[in-house]
Amino acid sequence: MTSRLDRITQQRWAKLDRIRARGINPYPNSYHRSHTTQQAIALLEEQKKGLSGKQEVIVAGRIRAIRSMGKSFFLDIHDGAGKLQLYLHRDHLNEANRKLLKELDIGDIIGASGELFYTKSGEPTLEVAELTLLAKSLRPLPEKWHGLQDVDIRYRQRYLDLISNPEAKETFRVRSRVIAAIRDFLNRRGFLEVETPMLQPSAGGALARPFITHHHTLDHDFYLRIALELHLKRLIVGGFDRVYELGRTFRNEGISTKHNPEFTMLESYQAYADYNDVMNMLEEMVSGIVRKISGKYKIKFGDDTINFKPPWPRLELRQAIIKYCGIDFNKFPDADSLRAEMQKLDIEVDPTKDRGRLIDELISTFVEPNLIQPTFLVDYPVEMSPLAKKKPDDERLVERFEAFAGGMEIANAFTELNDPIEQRRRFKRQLEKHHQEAEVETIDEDFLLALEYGMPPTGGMGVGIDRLVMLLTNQQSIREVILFPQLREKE
RNA sequence: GGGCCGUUAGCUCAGUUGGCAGAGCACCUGACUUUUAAUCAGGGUGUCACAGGUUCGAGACCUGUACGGCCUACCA
Repeated sequence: MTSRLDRITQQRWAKLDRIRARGINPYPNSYHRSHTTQQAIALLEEQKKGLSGKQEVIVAGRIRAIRSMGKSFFLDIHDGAGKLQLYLHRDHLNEANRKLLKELDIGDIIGASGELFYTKSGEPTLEVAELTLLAKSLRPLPEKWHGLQDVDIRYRQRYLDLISNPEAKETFRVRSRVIAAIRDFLNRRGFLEVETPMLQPSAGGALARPFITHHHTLDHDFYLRIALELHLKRLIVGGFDRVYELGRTFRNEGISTKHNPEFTMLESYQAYADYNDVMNMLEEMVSGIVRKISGKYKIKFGDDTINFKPPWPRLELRQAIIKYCGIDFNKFPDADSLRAEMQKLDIEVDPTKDRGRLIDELISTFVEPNLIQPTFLVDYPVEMSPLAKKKPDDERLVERFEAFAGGMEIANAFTELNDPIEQRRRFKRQLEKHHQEAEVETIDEDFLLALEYGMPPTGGMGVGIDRLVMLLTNQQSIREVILFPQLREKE
């Protein structure tokens, strides 16, 4: 039994053979167009206004529709810029083009030259004088009207998604503009873009399970980075006062609508600044990007409208938790007493969690889902933040903030701890707490060595770019903003 | 890792109480010299995700597997 797919494919192979038999290369090396479809339409508009004269135009693109009317044919071609209708008349084509026309299918890439005109219904159209096949398509495209709906195919064969679904294409255009806007913002402020190792002898700067790989020549295991932090701080020590890196980070954790194993982070570090300076900068950067991309500060996200117009509310973490669940963590100085209090609220509490993780659970359960409008939570308990500097007036807290919007954490920042002795103490404490569960737990001695040479007071931040793009494209799943999200291998 | 749901033609989807496998698009043949989701006439190309089971009879019911979606867990 042959399937429809086999049949369609066989028909197209037969067409390919006939084309080759006529001495035509169905996959020529190059073709130089004079205009994109968008430029051609603009030119026609100028011609209509008398601003420019008739001229030959050469365009190229993928055939998305064929409408034949006796001796006339209308083809819609799409290129990266847009689409254009082609008009062909059998009697106006040479013999070779007449034969080629019969072998064309939706999906083929073609080039065409001729003059532009408006049809009587006002459609900008190229009257084709010469037609060239640029690539024969051997498989049928998804249906034109409903597009491609199957998310499995949309992610695995993203090119089909991009061909069929204009809104998918737009999502990734926005993503590119967001990243360009971030670079522009930071470059203008004198930040230096740098690249630091993804392969690291120990994965530090956060606490997450790393991916492990092996270098054969060195005969040594390496870890894919889980954060950018520790290398960027080395550069602050080195005297680059303002650095940032936009790059892929890898965490060997669960996959969800808000987590992909590899995701894009921005981290920036600024010498002679503290977390208040960073907070102001982040607020300006994100609100500026929102306005640049969408034209205004208000955007739609799911059922909500989020207003990024600064200033954003700044709420002490302690007060936020009191507000949303009534627990004042200052009254519970150890894990046991806090856990007991949390159990009164009917939360299932993991007995192995330390105080920092319990507070984190309070944030994610009670606070985070309520932070739809952009909000800064400030001043975190020291147990949760081994790389942040303590507040001068409260030993229990560090100068740290997290920014939230749409019920998601989008940034994490602090006044960086630059006391090498204190930093070593914090690492050791972390190690004692987690040595049983964590797969990799070694103190990054090279980083401590760098701190011992002296790092200026520094403010740093990390921003989850994928989540920021989710907000700006109104997508509820991180897979919609990552071109090739992680999926299980088939078979 | 756990729970619930899904998988039918290349694509988008129907498929009733267990009784011949369906539609639209696409594709093939024909008509049509400005159509545009072109229209009109004709054609039907399928391992109903996979493997078992129940049954006279399974796309449908049962079990398992694969993949996906949502929730949940993990992720300072």
